[in-house]
Amino acid sequence: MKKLTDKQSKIYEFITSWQMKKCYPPTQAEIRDHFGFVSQNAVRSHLALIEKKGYIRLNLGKARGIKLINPSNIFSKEPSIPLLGNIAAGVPLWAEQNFEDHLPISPALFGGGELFALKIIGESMIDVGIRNGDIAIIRRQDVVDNGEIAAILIDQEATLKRVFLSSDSLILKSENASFKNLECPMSENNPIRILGRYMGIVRTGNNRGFL
Amino acid sequence: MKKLTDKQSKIYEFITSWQMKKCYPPTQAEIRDHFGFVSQNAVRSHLALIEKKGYIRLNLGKARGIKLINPSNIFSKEPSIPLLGNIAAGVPLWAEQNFEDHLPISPALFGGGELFALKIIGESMIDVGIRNGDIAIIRRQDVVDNGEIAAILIDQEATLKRVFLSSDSLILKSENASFKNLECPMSENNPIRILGRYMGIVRTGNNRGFL
DNA sequence: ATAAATACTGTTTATTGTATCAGTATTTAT
DNA sequence: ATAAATACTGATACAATAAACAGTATTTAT
Repeated sequence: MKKLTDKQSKIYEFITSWQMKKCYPPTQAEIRDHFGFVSQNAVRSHLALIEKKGYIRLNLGKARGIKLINPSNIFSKEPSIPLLGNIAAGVPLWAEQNFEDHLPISPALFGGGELFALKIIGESMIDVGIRNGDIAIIRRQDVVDNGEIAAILIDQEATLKRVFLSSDSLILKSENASFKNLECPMSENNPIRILGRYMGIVRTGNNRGFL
Repeated sequence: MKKLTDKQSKIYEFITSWQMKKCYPPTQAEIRDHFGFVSQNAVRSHLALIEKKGYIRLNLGKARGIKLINPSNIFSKEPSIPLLGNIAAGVPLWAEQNFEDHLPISPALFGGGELFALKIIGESMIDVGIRNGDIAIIRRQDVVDNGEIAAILIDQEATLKRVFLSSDSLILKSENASFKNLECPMSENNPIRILGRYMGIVRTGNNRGFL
């Protein structure tokens, strides 16, 4: 797709944001006013060029006859799941800075709630089919039921473990025969923190080669 | 929210479907023509009532000034990936009847293209971490590169196999040590058909218990 | 250096679309 | 049975919007 010039992009962006807010496109005059043009023809000629490059479709003679060809931008404010990277201890988990990306997936698919995603590094859960590079979907909660898989913060690193609660300690089990269990006494200042409950995974070719 | 009358619903639905298709609302005249009204006022009075019941917001004096209040219906046709069930041979793959569901995921996440999803039954690909109950995302294509994983239609059943092409036959390899390879001569009437290329998986708690 | 594409101003006209006033038949609720 | 809400026709005025034509200055590519 041919690239838009600076001015054309600005106009195109104005159209998409207007469309997003109002659910219908602006008129040529509304575009003119926003950019302070004196003549509507400034808008007209821009629209013609933007159309020629394939970003919009003009409906000749019709009011607000600007149809966005690829309205995916519109949907950028859609339901999505934030993808968090490695989390430094002490840093608020939900700080915007920690958001690496947003997965264009409706949280409903994973049961809803306050979801986030973590990229899996390592093979600790390979026996349940969670592999290096997979993206785990986590529902944020401080406690999980006995035997559930949870995202745990250990030594500034987020990992997935199956969690068992004994009377006075937390047992973290990796789903990998060659990994040992981890037992954490429930002291006040233990470095373990439950981030949330494991809800599923997404695996794409973008994450790693899957050949 | 107060209920719409039959006629009002029909008009409201017309507006939403128009909005969906065209990305902007219809004019009063366009609504009039669709319903065969002689007078535009038929439309006007309907719109006024629909607005009073809170379904739309009229932007007085503006062309196409109909704003849908609750456009969630619109977005039901959002980017999503159709989930196909078991496919009977001979039945057109893309017939609407075969659509079991739509995953609320943007195809862009899996590299775009004509994507569909298949639920994995069985353990044939367990060695690459694809498990029973997972949902595989497939990009529809008739041929795949040597060694890629593809969705294959064998005996009226869709399965995932790694595909190798020798001079005169197709070798289908399961990623499970206890499964044997399948060799298919390239005869005209062989029952094998490549449905598409494997692009990734989605695994949710809705698919199966993951405890 | 030159041509082509871009980014505008200015004016006029035709078309599209909405608002308003006035009225009738039909359905729905009390 | 009666009033109120709904579902329309009809005509007209007016506002919003797009199209068309004729230009000029600036930037970008060759």
